[in-house]
Amino acid sequence: MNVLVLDDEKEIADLVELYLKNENYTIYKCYTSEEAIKYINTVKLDFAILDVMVKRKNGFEICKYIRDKNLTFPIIMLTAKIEDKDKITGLTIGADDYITKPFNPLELVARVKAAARRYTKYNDKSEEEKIYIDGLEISKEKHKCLLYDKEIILTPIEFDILLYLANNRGNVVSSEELFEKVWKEKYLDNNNTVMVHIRRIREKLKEDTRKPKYIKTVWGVGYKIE
Amino acid sequence: MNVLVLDDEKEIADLVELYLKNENYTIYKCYTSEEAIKYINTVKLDFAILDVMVKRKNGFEICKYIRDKNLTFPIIMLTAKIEDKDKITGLTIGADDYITKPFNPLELVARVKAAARRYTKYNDKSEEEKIYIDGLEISKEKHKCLLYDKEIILTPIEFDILLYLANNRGNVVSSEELFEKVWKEKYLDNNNTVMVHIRRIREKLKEDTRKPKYIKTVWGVGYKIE
DNA sequence: TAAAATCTTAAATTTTTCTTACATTTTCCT
DNA sequence: AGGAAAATGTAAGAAAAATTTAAGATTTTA
Repeated sequence: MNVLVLDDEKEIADLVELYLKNENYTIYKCYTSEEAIKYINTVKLDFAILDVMVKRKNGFEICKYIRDKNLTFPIIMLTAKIEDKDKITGLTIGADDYITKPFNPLELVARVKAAARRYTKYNDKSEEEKIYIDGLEISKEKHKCLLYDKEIILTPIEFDILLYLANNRGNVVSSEELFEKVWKEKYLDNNNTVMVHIRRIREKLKEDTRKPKYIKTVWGVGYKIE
Repeated sequence: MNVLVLDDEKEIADLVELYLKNENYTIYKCYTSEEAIKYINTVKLDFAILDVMVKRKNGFEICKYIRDKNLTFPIIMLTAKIEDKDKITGLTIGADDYITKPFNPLELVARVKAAARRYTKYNDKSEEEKIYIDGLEISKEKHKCLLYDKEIILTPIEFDILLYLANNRGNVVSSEELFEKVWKEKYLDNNNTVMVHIRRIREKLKEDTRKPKYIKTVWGVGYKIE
């Protein structure tokens, strides 16, 4: 696990490093926020421990910087202040936990572990969810689609369309909605792009043209899977 | 992990318990050798920390008792004595490590972990297990790869990529994920580094360019080994 | 049956991946 | 330390696959 440690008090940073190395973590230790930013942009971090009071950019700013980059790993803030106001601020801008100095290093280790556990638990993809529709099986994780246990090779867009329809089983989805969800763009002129893709999916699913089993067209509205 | 802790000095036993509980271990704490023997016979232990100086049966005897029962989990001995003679005796009759009092609890924790690691590493077959994929055999332990019993020389990065794909057999792995797992760095601009390595691995595995047997490309998503 | 909506098809376009050659870095060996 | 060999990275054009476009055919609905 790659852990960023930022504290301009050398002793504190070294202490944290010592204890976390003992847990077999890889530590990226820095005494300035500039170094921290460098690591944030070059290393695939899994955790950050940030001191609130650092020269120039403080810990809160670094925390915000991390979150603004859409990085979601846990962050623990360290501070000498005991004021509750800071605590609230720290947490609201995206930190996961907050420890006041002086702290028991073991407590820090325990909190790091706890936060890491929560995070991996939440992000664990091991429980892959599959969607079953009659003879059709869609596995988002494996990006796979089986028709009566035989793999159907779908292109990325085809897969996304089928997945969206399957996720909204029973509901009619308009071409416009499909387009905006799959392409993540605004649906402007009504081209028949979606329709062509639907056509290909049906073909690959060996649908009866006249009476499709999976993707049904709802006239004047859109498509749906029952 | 179930840890037996035996010390007739209540404070020491409690201290050890406290620190080890923090590591998420289950502690079977006892102040007498009789209790210890009871646990040895009823609980599936993974580790023991024994004080040498205990009334009636001492730690050495308990250690011998454990080994005589053909139990192989690690044992750490604690003692107030500083004599080397004891150290030797303790180790020869089957203890794995030896700590003199007073000790730093963190050092104890570190030694427990180290001993546990050595033990599981030695006993855990899964770590040195090989991965077999059709005619391909990957040995993580030996960092070797055999194709129909003929060694294929892979560079470190090539090996890591192949291993990661093999470990995630059946799942599609994106170039980005591969890069971050193998290089342990952030994937920034989409260079084709991963692709070139995949190309070289395929070449060494004598893959049919048009229809690879092992590493398949999933268009728009990534690579996978079935 | 006529208009509207959807389907089908094939060709044009775009995107993604592959290949190759070469540049750079690291490692190994005197 | 210095040079050779191996490993790794980069870049550009080729190839393959996916996607879009467009135009005519078909189906549905009123």
